[in-house]
Amino acid sequence: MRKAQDRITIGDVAAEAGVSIATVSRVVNGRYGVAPDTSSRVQAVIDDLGYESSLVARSLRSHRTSVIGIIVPDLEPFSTELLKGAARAIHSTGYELIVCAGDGHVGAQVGWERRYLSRLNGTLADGTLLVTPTVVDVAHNAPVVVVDPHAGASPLPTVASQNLEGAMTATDYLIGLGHRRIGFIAGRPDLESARLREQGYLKALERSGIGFDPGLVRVGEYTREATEGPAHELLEMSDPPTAIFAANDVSAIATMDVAQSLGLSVPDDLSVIGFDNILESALSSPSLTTIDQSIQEMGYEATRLLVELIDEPDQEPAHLTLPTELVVRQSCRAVTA
Amino acid sequence: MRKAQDRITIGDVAAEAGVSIATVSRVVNGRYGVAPDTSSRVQAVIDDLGYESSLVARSLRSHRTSVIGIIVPDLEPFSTELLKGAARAIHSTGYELIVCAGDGHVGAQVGWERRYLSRLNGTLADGTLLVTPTVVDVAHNAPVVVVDPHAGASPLPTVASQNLEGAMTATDYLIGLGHRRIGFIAGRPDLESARLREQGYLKALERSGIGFDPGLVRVGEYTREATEGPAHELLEMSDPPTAIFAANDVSAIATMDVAQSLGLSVPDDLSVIGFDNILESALSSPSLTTIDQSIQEMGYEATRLLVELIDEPDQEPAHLTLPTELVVRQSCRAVTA
DNA sequence: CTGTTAGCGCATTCAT
DNA sequence: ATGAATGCGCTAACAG
Repeated sequence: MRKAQDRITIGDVAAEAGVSIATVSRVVNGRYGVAPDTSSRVQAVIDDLGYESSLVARSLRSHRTSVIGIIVPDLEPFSTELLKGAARAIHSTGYELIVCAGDGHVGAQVGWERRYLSRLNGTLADGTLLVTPTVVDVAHNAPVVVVDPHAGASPLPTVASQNLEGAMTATDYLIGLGHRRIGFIAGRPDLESARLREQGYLKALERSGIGFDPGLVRVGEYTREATEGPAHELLEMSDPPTAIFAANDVSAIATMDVAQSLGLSVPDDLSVIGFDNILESALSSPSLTTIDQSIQEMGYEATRLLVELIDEPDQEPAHLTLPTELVVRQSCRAVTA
Repeated sequence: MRKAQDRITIGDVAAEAGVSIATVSRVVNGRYGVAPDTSSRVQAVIDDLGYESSLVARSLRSHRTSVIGIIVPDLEPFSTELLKGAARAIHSTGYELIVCAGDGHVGAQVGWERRYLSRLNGTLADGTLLVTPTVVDVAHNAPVVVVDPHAGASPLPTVASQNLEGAMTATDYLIGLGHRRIGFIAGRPDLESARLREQGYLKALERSGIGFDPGLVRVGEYTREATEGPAHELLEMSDPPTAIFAANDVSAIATMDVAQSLGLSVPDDLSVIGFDNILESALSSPSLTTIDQSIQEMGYEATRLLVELIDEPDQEPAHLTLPTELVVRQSCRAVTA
């Protein structure tokens, strides 16, 4: 006797319909070679019992699941925006989407996405999208596309933004407003995007003749928590910066909050510019001037790439770079000389 | 010889380390009864080969996965916002999050989430969060919590907002601005939230003495696509409404777009109010006046409830109702008599 | 047309 | 302390 809590399995259906398990499997999957009347009888039992095949058991056996996995470090503004684009791309491809979220503590668990990847790819998912992973080498030959990759040349297909150009644009914008002491809150050091944004910051400073002051650089790791301390440090210097370029919007918003908690007005006492253009950046007060990297498009293109890769595995890894653009809002202001 | 494409399995590790599969399993799961030196030898091989156990195979066998599933019809503004709250709730509970997204075409596949639910619950996930499902009865006794449930009394725990009150507030707000012909774009008819919001609209109209004109009500199903036609109809009437209350923000934004494509100015020629307060509603132009239902909190509370339910299965199903609040922005205006 | 058999990768008895 | 054997739910040969 089956316990009430147990899930209904293919065996239950088979027993109830008086056929073999294989036959049930055939009608479930619409295979040929089943008599119409047995088929409908089995179908009736399926409907009656409310049977659905277990994704887990099925994929363990068939190694073809029609699902695409997306592995994100956390469900925060950036990745959720990315998901919207991925969902758009997946519609009517025949694939389904399964998102695995880490616990948000990137630092604690380097390589966690490799674990997930191994656990999904080859069994649950036909291909996987890796978002801001902590490692380059995933040691797998299953289809994988990386969004915002780890630092260093990637053997995998990647989708990224014009991080260098965007960062220079941001810094130039502040310089153009007359700022000379410009702080920088860097991103996750392991990511290529963070490296390039810092490099863009440096390059713009050098080019303008202002030069680089190492004392004005801190690391915010792209998160609110990691940004708060460094932002305090920067703003409590004896000769604090008049503007701060934060490597992403989350850090920028955290910086504005810290500034305001210190009694500083943004943008009157401090200009802040971010990077990403997450939705939240338009809602902060003041609204955040930032560099837009069409996040949804990144998700869309990456998913498209992945589906292509699954259907046609032997391709040269593509490396897409999407454009960035300055979005001027209320958080920056010219220095009053 | 193993093919290069194949995933590394526990068998590979066992062979390489010269031990049995069982021993590797013990090492992986930290079971007692393994000699220190064999353990470390096996561990070395695991690290070397980059082995990770397959989530699929593991959960098929053990029926305890430490993952919570979330099933959403699509990855759009509402559900992605909900996910942020769910992620917050899951941090440091020891559970992991797996999100399954439908293909967005709710109408086409009634009951799709039941399919997903069966496929996840009992095998992949220890418990499941169902977001705006198309059916009441899920015919399962595994832990399930429903967000924004199907119409009718639910035997399952639910999390919802004060839909009736919120809808009355919205309608009252328009009435207070002097509007008398107020159109309504209804939501997905199968959802309790849609039913209650329509009821709130009616109730407010009745109470104010304006009364209900059936000609001013259309169905937008909570989606942009389904809203566009009905919005056109409403605005091209010979005696069009001066204000429209849309049952969610996506519909409201679509309505504004239709109005503007017709040469109407919002709010000068038409006032529009929404429901949800998704992030996008603050970014539309004009910014959307709406009813806030703290979406993230719904995700947070629902996840909390689900974790409780998993740990303590025999509970009375809780029914949480979260408050709503009017958020005044730029899309409504008093009628100039 | 249908049933029997053999695994998919893993955890868990029961032996040894 | 370790290995061999069994089965989770299912699909894919192979028989009949």
